[in-house]
Amino acid sequence: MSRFKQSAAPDPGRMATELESCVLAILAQSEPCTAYAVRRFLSASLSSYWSASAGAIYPLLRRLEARGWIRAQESRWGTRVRRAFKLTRAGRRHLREWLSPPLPTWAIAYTYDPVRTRVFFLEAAPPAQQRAFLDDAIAQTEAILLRHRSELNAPGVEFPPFEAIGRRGAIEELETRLRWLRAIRARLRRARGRGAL
Amino acid sequence: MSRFKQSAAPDPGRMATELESCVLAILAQSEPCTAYAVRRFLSASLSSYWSASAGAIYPLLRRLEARGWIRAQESRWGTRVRRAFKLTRAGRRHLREWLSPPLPTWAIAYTYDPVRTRVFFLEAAPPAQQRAFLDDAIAQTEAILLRHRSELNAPGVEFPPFEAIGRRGAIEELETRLRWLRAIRARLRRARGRGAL
DNA sequence: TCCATCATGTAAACAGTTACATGATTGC
DNA sequence: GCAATCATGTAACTGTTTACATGATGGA
Repeated sequence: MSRFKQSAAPDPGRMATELESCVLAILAQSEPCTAYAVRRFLSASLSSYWSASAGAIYPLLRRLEARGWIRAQESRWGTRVRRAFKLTRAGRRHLREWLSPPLPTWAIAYTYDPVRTRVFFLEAAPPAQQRAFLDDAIAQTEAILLRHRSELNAPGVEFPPFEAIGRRGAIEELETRLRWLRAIRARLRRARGRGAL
Repeated sequence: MSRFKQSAAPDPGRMATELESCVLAILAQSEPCTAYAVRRFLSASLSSYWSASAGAIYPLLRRLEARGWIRAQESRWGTRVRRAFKLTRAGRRHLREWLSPPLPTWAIAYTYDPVRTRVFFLEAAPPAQQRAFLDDAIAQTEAILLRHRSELNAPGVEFPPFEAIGRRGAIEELETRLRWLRAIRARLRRARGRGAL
């Protein structure tokens, strides 16, 4: 998929995509900032939602530049040009707007989870496979939770307050999913033998 | 965004996208099933992740047909042809594979929430706007929770077991987000006056 | 008669994706 | 000298998106 959320924007002078606003916010947090640094930030983030591929980021930065939201300061680096970006006043204005209530409705309703989607349709699998699926989902969720917790509590690393809060939120979401998956497994076990779920 | 998750598939004879597998599962649940019915199912779902636009669904069904995963039975409807789809044996096989462990890693790590993303960068907004943002996010999340709860508990409607479980999961996720947002607001209130967060 | 809904589809635009190419710097 | 990483980018592809067109059916 090209799997981006277009913020429902038809016309020229259109809204920004989520990734565009997000990159703008990353830039604001540590300007001046190169495309490569943005990519590293994104791929170190907790979700696999964006791949942070070069093919996404470089054209995106050009778009932001064309809209006058960022400006590059260029410097030589061997034979190549190194471009570090800063927000313009217009960029800062957009960033504040992005963080302004009211949130668009789609952003609130936007809960998607490939694991939950599969559970939704798990009836289509035979019982043994249902159990195997849950065992795997639980094990993998536990593993990723461990990773995120140790990242958050790593000694010597201090995250900015809101970033730490965001990371806690992601962890709590995974904890909720884990409880939910365990409850399903328990229910499946009880149902075993005495027929259907 | 064209905001689809390509299941990291380059070659011909490639993997299915999430939406393709999802549509296959919908078909399996209520075959024979028209494109329009698939669209209604998708747009009645709990997330705004897929818009279920005609431009997405009709070509997708043609792709599934070309791969031999579904087959249409045609019937006349005025001057038009009505096409209702059924899974083939190959389609059923793919569906079982989709529901087979191990889950791909990206599917586990795939937690994305536009609200959380914005909180992540909320430092960029002045304190008053931070509070306004949280008030709005809380109110809107409460509203959508109410809607989902009443849908799940609507008298006379009985969901298939796994669909009911999936809906419970989505609700629990939103409840977790709500608790998290309230905690942030409380923390912001305490921090007020005595400086930074 | 008109309108909402059911229903089938197409066209153009677009932001992602993978894959590839290339050069600089640092440390072994 | 070599490999890993830092760094900048392009090219082709693709599954979405919005917007539009059109026809059938049923009820007010």
